[in-house]
Amino acid sequence: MATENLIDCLNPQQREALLHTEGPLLILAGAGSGKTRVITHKYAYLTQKKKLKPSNLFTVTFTNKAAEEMKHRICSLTSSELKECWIGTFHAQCNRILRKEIKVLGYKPEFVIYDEGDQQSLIRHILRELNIYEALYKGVASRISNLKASMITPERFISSGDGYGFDEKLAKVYMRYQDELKRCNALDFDDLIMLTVKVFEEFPEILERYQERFQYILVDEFQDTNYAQYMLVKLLASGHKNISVVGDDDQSIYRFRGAEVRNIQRFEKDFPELRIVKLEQNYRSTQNILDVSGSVISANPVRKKKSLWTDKGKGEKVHFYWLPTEDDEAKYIAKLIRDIYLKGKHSFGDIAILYRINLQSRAIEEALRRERIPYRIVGGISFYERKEIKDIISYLRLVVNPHDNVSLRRIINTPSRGIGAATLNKIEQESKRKGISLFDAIISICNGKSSTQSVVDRLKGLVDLLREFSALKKESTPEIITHIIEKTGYAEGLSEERLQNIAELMASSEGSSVKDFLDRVSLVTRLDENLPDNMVSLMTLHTAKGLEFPIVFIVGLEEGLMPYFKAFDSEEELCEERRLLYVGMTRAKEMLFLSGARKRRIFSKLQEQEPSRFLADVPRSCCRWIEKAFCRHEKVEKATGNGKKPVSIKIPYKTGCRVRHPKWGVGVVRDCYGEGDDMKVCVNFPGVGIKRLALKFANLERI
DNA sequence: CGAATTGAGTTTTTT
DNA sequence: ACTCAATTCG
Repeated sequence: MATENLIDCLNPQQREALLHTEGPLLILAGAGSGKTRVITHKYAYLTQKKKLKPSNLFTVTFTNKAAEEMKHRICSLTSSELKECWIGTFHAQCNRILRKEIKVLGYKPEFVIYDEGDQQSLIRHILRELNIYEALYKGVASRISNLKASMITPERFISSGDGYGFDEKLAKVYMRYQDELKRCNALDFDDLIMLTVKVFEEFPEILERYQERFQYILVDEFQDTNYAQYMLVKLLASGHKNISVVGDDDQSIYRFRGAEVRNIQRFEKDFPELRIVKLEQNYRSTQNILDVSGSVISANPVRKKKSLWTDKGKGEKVHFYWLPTEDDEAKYIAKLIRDIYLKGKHSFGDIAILYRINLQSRAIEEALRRERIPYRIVGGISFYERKEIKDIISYLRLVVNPHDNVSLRRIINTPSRGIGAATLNKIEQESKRKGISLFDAIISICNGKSSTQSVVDRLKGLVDLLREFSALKKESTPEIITHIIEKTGYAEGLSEERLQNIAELMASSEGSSVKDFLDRVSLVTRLDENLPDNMVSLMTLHTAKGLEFPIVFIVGLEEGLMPYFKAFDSEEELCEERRLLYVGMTRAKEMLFLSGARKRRIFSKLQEQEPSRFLADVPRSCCRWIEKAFCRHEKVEKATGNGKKPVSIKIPYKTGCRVRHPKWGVGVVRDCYGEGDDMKVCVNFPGVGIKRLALKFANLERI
């Protein structure tokens, strides 16, 4: 695209954001205000007009998917290939840097990346060793993760002990953990960021090189950066100060994993010459949706004021349904979706159902299935978290690095090869005594005299196996996997589904070396799923970030779920829950349906629920407020703020009931939808076919 | 050492 | 309600 066009198709604020190319810039981009457009156009502008090479631009996004999409859009804007570009998540970018630079910290450049599961199992192991209550491992893991996200190294943490002993213990675990990672030549997710910053801080000459290379820094979703990530971009930008960050404090929903909205204030303070541009025109939603979401979010006390507007007009009212039980809620949604579909203006792919926690999807799935509505869960359990996948990956890691203790522990007896707890214990002891890796400890035991022949044989078998795999390093990855599975007998007794997963893993490993494959696998935690085609999308509110749908349902708007009860005693977290709802609401382009249930099963208990407190802030004038009473056949619409008269909605013809039509005779009702005078019935008349009739004129007779 | 039974904890969100 | 893990039994 020619440069003029890059600029012309932007509104004045977007244009300002694009043209400000010297010095720091903060773009406060409200939901749906076209921020991706600004970033991609700016990228194109910088490369075309300012003659920067893609390798001079450092761009970070929140997810891999966002990175891919951004690359794609830039390519089509500039109609050229993007080679040597630096567009990716913080983790992917840091990985790339560390592969080149980590030697200075004493790691080898072939380090592996441990995911959360690996991290937890290592911490668990350390707790057991240090005789600390093992069940704490999750909490400890998340504390350590937070420390790393705040750039607090073990050494620094020790010096700030609370004097009660607990922190001292934590510090001990932290130290051990970090030590053990290094021995295994492994980094966890947080290390990727923390260690990159460490390299930059301790080796200014390296930092300088990168500062020179990256002449412009672009950061997306800035409100969700943690302190370490902030430090990273700050360091990179501190020379030329050419940095644009895009964010929306109202959409900050990752505090629980260390994101700090404060980074926006930090940014203002650290770069005093900062220019701020607000993008307030919304290109996504109707005015009603903006009014409702806007009034919900404005109840948050601390936020940058924004007033989003649109020229799309009022649109449909936002609906709220209050139903007796979660099953009723699910059924009602399924029914509504059917109605919408039958009206013919929308396909299933236009619809998303959002919820707070994964477990809520169950009831909805059931109802959708019953109504034969195709759906797909987006972002459920990660592909790479499945047991069989993690096992294979552990084998692959050992191919690259046999001293990877976490991976070795994982597969030492999988599939079972007669190495049980007793033997493992012995190996651990040996490794500790000699200060060597588990792998070397096994070899040492084999050479020693202290064990029975049968134990030694089994251990030798494992060592030979691993050595054999290691020798295959140069083969193609699928071949190596095949070999592993054959030689270990891993596939024996595995369910069809699991085998299928392994086959999928092999297919996706086609064409990359083991190292590259492991890299990709650990950073792209889920196969970049495209949104399902012509299916209703089900996902959590978090997952919905960055997406948009013509029609959005948000379910379970009840106290305890939304806001989630764990947030009850923290003002900050309640604000975050509110933002989460806001993010969900602003995904909707045309229609937004909210709902809740009076009774819900949670952890096998039937609970009385109250409507979410957030609903109190919804202006009734934008809404249709419907409470379905206990009696099944009676729905009462409460008076709305602007004095609408209560309307009772009846469904006179249930699906499956028989009716007589003056012309077509007897038929079976397939569906019944719409309300008031617009009520439509869908009837199948044998020998005539399916007819859609306006109830008002059809003269149907119930029989 | 492995299988089976019991028991506990679990369910917020993710790179 | 359900899954995962530890413990116990064979």
